[in-house]
Amino acid sequence: MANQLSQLDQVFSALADPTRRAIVMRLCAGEASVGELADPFDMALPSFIKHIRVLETSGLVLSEKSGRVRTCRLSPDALLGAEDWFQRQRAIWEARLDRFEAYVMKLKKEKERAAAKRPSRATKKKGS
Amino acid sequence: MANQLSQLDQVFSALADPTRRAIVMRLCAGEASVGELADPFDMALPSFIKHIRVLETSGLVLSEKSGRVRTCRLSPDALLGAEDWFQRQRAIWEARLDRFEAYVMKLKKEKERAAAKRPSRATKKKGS
DNA sequence: CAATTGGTTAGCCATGTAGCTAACTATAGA
DNA sequence: TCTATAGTTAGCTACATGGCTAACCAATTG
Repeated sequence: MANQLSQLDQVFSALADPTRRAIVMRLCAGEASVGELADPFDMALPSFIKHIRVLETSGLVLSEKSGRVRTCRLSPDALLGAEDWFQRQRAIWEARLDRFEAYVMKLKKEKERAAAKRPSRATKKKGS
Repeated sequence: MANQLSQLDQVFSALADPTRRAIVMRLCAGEASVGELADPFDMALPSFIKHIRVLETSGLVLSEKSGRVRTCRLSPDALLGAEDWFQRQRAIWEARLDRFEAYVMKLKKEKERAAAKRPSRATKKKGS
């Protein structure tokens, strides 16, 4: 039935469009009406409204209509959720780097220890 | 000619797909061959390779072929760039919240000061 | 009430994306 | 050298996306 996209799918795909990213950036600075948001863009209103709907269904933006004007504001949770994904990946990545560094260190120490025990082979200058 | 998408566009759009996000997560833990990466997925190889190419052109993944096996690894820069975007937006958002809070504080203080000057109006219990 | 403003719905079109199969190249191993 | 393995190319289909125009509410305003 309903396409069951994860929240992250929708958030990233929403942010993949420069128009929508610009809307989000604008809304970070405070809420605004659809017309105000649309103004800087050279685009027919219906096209623009589609972008807003994408942002809404992704959970990045909330809006409510009062009278004939709809006011949009950012919903920071979705944004934080996405930022969080990056932080988790970075944590894994950095842990790996640390392990790698530790591994290199261990190799180095072992080599040094081996060199200390029989100082002949590795440290020998050159000849047979 | 070439479609001139920004790096952010490509990175976010690459990460909008759960398969590609899984690949990135896998690569955070260390490099892997195309076959190893493809293994957990129930998908024809050519389809899978397309995902890898998307990740490569977005700059998230690097790969090189040696013999008949292509080894892929993460290129953290693109990932960091995207994470950075979130942090900048959050900074703007938080600055706004701070200003808003300061504004509320100012209102509160002014109200208190006014109340101190003529303690009649605001603090009066009820009647005319 | 009539006209304007702000937004919305419906529907069209071109392009992009995700998946597939079939057929191919090139290296590694027996 | 023959065969299996790892990946790649080509080409197809179905569906999603981003843009448009035209027509349509529904509040405000004159």
